Amino acid sequence: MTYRIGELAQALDCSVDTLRFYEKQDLLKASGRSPNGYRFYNDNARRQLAFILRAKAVGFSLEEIRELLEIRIHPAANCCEDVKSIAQRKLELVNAKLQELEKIRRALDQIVDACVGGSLPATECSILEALELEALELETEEPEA
Amino acid sequence: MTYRIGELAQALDCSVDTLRFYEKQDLLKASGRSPNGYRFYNDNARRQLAFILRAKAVGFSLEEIRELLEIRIHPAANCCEDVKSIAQRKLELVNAKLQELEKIRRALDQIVDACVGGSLPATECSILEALELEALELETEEPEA
DNA sequence: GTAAACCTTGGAGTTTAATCTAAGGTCAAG
DNA sequence: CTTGACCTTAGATTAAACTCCAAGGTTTAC
Repeated sequence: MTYRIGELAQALDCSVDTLRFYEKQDLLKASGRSPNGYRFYNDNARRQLAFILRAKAVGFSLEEIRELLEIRIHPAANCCEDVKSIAQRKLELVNAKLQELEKIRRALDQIVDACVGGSLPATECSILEALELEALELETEEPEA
Repeated sequence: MTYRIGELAQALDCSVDTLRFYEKQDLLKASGRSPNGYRFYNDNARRQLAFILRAKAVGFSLEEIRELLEIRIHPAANCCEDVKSIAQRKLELVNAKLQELEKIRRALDQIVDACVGGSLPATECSILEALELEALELETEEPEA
């Protein structure tokens, strides 16, 4: 498949301005230009854009996304410590984010739960209280209860 | 415990300007003022700030964080559909973020893995290729192999 | 052949989330 | 009694990430 800029923008729900902006930022090159000068994009570019948008949604800056995209393993090197340690640092960052999100998810779960007469106490409850309850339960509950 | 603005800022690794800014944005009120006019914060405020900073780290805007903090279950209402549906929408958003992060985590895992002679093919490999491999494996692999 | 819906560039403007500056008050230490 | 490290306010400035604008070229549809 190939896309013109407007088609790709529509397909992944962003603006054409954003695509031109990402090009300037060296995040996403167009796959080429038509004879008339229009940019076109193929499915590889589409996948790269999808990745950029997702990474952005989970709190990576464009700068960090650029770094993620630059991680490359060369078959010969197999593989330079540089790449490995960058990937490891990013992995730790991702794991930290996963833990934060898990906490928020559990707190929201509790709140939604309480809305059908669940386990929350009869005092006013906010996400902060749900987070604290959550923490208490994780402390007192045996792992693998 | 109570903290002056500089102490709280240092404790949670942000700037005092950020705390004053969050106050203007109605995200974090000081717990009170000393006779001399200085703000002070208690542990509740500290927990709220911790939540704000974490939510920010996983890609929530300050506006979204304000909405999360506004979710409140009243014991009487038990509980208004409004609150429930807001919490549910946020929960879906969090779940979507969790899935994106999981994908990125697995891709990074593969890359780190490949750096000690793991399973990636002998062609150049980037995070995008790792994501694709990942997708293929999830397709062909039986769940609970 | 001209209107509508695309695309091009360069550059200006906006929003979000801080961050900094200026001018000044507070307080403990020497 | 002043130096240094805090704190106050209001308002200006910055950086990141878009978003919009002007002036113009291209394609398809009537």
